[in-house]
Amino acid sequence: MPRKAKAIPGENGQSGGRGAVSLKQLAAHLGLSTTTLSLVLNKRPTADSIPEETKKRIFSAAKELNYRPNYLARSLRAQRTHTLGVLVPELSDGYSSMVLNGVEAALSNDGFFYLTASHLHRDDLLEKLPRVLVERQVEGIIAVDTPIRFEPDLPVVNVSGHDEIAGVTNVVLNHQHAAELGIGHLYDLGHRKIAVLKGQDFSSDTEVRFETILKAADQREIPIASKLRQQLEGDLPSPEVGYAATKKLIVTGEKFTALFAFNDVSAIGAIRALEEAGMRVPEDVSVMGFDDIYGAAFHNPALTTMRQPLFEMGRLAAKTVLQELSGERNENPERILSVEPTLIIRQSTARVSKAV
Amino acid sequence: MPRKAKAIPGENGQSGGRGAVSLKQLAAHLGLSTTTLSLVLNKRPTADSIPEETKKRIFSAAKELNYRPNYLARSLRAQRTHTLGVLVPELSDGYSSMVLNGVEAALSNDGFFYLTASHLHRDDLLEKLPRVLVERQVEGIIAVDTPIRFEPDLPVVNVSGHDEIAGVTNVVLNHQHAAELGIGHLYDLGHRKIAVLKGQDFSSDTEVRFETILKAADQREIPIASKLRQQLEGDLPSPEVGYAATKKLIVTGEKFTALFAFNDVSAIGAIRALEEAGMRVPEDVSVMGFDDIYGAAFHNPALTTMRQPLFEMGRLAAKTVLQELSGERNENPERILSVEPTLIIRQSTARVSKAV
DNA sequence: TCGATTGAGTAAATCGTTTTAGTATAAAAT
DNA sequence: ATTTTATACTAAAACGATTTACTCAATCGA
Repeated sequence: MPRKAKAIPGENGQSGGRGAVSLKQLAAHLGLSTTTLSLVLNKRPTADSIPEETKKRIFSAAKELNYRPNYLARSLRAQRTHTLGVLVPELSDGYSSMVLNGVEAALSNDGFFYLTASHLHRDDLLEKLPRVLVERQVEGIIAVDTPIRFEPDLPVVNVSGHDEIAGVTNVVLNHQHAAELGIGHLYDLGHRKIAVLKGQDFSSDTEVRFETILKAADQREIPIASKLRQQLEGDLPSPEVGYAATKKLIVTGEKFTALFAFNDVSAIGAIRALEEAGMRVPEDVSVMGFDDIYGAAFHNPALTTMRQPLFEMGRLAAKTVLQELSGERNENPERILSVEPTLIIRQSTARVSKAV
Repeated sequence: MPRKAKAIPGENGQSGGRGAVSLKQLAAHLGLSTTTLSLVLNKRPTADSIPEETKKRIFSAAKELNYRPNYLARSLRAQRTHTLGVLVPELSDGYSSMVLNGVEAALSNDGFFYLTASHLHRDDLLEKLPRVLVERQVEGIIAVDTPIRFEPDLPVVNVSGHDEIAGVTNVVLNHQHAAELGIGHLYDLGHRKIAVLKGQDFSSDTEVRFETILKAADQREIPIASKLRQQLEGDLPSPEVGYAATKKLIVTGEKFTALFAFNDVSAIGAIRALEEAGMRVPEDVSVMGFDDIYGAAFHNPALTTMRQPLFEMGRLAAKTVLQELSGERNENPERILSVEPTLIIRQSTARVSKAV
């Protein structure tokens, strides 16, 4: 369905859109074969024997008629699409989008693009989307916080993935270190009764994060009482679920001076719940987030948090896929790529007060 | 570069990846022609005369050998890619990602996907990315807060765009209404000295938003003093720029009881600056945001803001492109699609206090 | 002077579909 | 007994590039 019916196709000086000029037309225009044009335009070594004069004619005609190679045709022939698929739970929670920035940064150098698909943690989509992406001939898949349910036939890197699936590389945070840093920070501030918000089951980091935190607390001999463990509920991450979980925590009556949230989003909800219950943050209760999402620094109080290098994780994921594709699949394909957390101390944690 | 060298291509029971079985192979396997298979598999009316029995053989063989049509080949032939290009400034500022959610919601029904490209408001990218997307044979482009520098040959919808370019549809907020609601709200709370943060020049909403706010204030006879107009500076939106602009505003010494920020992100920075200067929000100064980004409700204080229906705008943009593509390009192609703002009253605005 | 080499190209196959324009056989209509 | 119609398919072109395997003419070497 051509949009602007051009009277004279091929006389289109505008853009490479629908009425674009094909290599064939360009060749006819020049009285040469498509072979020659292709060789010259792609600067193949085979084109060495073509005289400069002819080359110039070709290049200037290409420019003049605004020739743009058709990526579909090229991809079909080359069996390469220079396109990845990206699976995310959702885009606007501040987590995935940071990862995507990193992905894009790594891809753009190599002329790759990506198709985004959100699965919203819905089973049907988790099953269908990878299939559809593969049908679309993506060369690899980057998943973000997404359970992998298939044995892939193409490079797959899962950011924050923990399932060990053959052929899948996981980019993960060094959770043990994160837990030690986080618990250590709270411990150093004098906190001995720490509550923990555990993530929803669908988040792939949930188990590791929870377990490593419990362990780090045990090692400091300040075990987390079971009444101070609360799991987030609800279908998607949001401040509301942190708010609700913290409310529950409060009504148990069990005292705590610090709260280690599953992530920044739930920490923000937790702060609201605490303040509504008359507990000031950080004077009465310290709150520790996780992720360091966009805006955490400007929350009120500014969030102390465990930064995940999300941009870097996205970039690493993309670089890994690209590397696998380029055949440099190093003999020792590391299936787990670990990145380091950084403790970012801001205003939501403070020395424990005697008053409580 | 096949990833897992399959000994017997075509005997691949796994996935539709690299070693995928082609229609030709499937046809050979069945002793039929590709024509017949294509007709049957796509349920073309022409296939009516094929006996059920044969059809069943075809379908079950397709399932068994895990046949997946190659989207490239199909697209090349049909001259339809079912793919759009999406141009955004950046993904993680909480604005674009909400729009993208809406885009995706509208596209997924129709089997469309999209390629995302971030231009970071950089001139070179603003020039190059649309070209590359067109080369990739996208059928249309959705731009978000992006200046359009080209006369497109394909459907283009710009969300929050204000340039009138032939062939470009703009999805815009009813800014006049927004300004009246916002100023009206502050006025009703008794505010007479209102400061305004104007957006950066690269944001397409900057001028309209500023002008409509000034006008709405004039109409209420509380004109915005020029010392109370401050423009955001910096290459990207961020709380920092709101913070810096508000600092500047404060040092002028000019008193104000309310501040109408350019957007939520800058409002959040403004709040930080005000509180650092010893002014409480909303007790001493009311702050009004714009957009209602993810998390605005859970900011401290919860942000009063002018909600833009970002998801809806994304959906509308996508639906419009799809409609243009389906040829239902209604005789009267509205080039401006307006959506309504909603005033969301939370905690960052309050009745003006006599004390100040 | 004859075969080999170089220069300047080109024809045709290929990638994996879809579609147009058939064909061959059997059954029905005249 | 022939034409028509329906059934059950198929050959080949097309989409727009890339690439392999050539061709033809001129020049070179011995």
